[in-house]
Amino acid sequence: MLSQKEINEIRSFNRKYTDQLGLLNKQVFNTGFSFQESRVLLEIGSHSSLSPMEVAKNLDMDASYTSRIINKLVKLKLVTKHESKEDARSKILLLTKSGQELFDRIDDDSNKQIQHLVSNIPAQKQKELYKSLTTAYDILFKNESEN
Amino acid sequence: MLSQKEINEIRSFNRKYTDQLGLLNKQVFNTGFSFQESRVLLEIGSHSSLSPMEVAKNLDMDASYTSRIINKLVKLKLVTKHESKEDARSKILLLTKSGQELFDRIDDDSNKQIQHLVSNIPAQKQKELYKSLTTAYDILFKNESEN
DNA sequence: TCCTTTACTGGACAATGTCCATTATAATTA
DNA sequence: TAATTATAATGGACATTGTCCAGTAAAGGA
Repeated sequence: MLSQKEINEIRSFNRKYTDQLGLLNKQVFNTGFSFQESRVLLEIGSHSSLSPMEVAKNLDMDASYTSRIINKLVKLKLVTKHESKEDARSKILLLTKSGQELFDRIDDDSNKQIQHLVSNIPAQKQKELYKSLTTAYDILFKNESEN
Repeated sequence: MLSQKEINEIRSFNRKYTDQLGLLNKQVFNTGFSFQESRVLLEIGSHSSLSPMEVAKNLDMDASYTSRIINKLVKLKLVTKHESKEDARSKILLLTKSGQELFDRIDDDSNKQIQHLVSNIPAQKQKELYKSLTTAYDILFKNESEN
């Protein structure tokens, strides 16, 4: 059980860290796409064959909303829909060439943002930051049954 | 300079951690207030005498939007506006008694959410998580000039 | 005083997200 | 097999959230 003081410090971290990441996310708008549009594109690009429902579930988004975003991406020729052979109700989503290019650009920008975030920190502290965050990741999300 | 692999791991952490916190934030709706309304209330309650502009700046919100939220809180008798003696354009915002009660409730819920988040983790790992996050906090946000 | 800036606010609107109903197909059960 | 139930995708209608601009009042200079 964590003490109240410890909880408060974690909450402080949460506030400042999410604020910081929020600022970075706003810059996704460089591309002219909204945050959710980018998320959907990245999600589709990160998997070999997703259906709209899977995208919605993975991103915890409303199915209807997701459908609209996907259709917008299709209209913009960033994504194509293909028939699924297993389930005629379902579609398989793939990036087009320009979708893939946009994916690469956003992915690259995201990497640069993180590099920029830590750019003022000396190398040794950067490593320490990296270790802290991956430690936190492991404790929170990895083999949860093994705790 | 962090390697690509390290950057990717940090981005993984960011995604999962913000998703997790996002889920927790949705539960603020228990109170019947939106996330931004809660943020404004918490911001006002955490400082002794803030003006609407200061709230907007601190939360990085549009002034007009902030104004509307504050006025809603005033209508609900959670916040009162007082004249500033230094600047007649500006208002000083204070919580009412019931505003303070709501503040306490949200604050308490936020604490419980963090406790719940770590509840399945054994005590020693919880400490380690705490240390990781505060280390990250210090590196990222503390005495930035000293790095 | 005159000009510029700032704090707050309302109107109008844009973007984002939610809910419900419909259609088509699958899966399950009688 | 036939009937029933569940699921995938989507559109319509709507609610919520957030942005932009303009106006008023007060400060703060030059």
